[in-house]
Amino acid sequence: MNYWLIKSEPSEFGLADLERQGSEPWTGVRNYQARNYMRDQMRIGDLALFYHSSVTVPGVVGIAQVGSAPYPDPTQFDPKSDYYDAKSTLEAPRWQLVDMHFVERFVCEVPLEELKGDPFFADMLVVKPGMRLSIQPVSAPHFLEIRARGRRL
DNA sequence: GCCAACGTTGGC
DNA sequence: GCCAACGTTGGC
Repeated sequence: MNYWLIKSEPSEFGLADLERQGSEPWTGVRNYQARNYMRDQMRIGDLALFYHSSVTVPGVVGIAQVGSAPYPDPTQFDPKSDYYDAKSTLEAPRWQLVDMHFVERFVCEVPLEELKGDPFFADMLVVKPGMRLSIQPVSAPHFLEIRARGRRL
């Protein structure tokens, strides 16, 4: 079992949207490293911290789960999509994604600020300045601690 | 809306 | 294959 952190902007697609949909193809990732994580390392059942960015209080708001094997991101072939990639072909698609399933919404969101202020999370990627990667691997201890904090009342 | 950090592009 | 220019991300 691998653990992950996936970022989203709630104005685009937030945890509430995933909860409503139940499952969602994780479209629009256009960074090779993030793609490689989805394509090469994610497994069905892997759990991911669901992170909200570009909001007043950025942080982890819940949990999602990898729900499919990797497959080509359909938005790369759609000229009307923001994520259209003219250089990608059906024969050799550039961008792969997985489906994400809703698992839980935290009763208590875990803000980025809290992680930054805690030495336990010092080597977590998301606290590093300038870290923009939208899909990041997370260690089991970090995942479990954040989930425990998210569930506290 | 500023801006630092970072990834990508394309000319050479 | 170098690297400057450019675009994007995302916290602040």
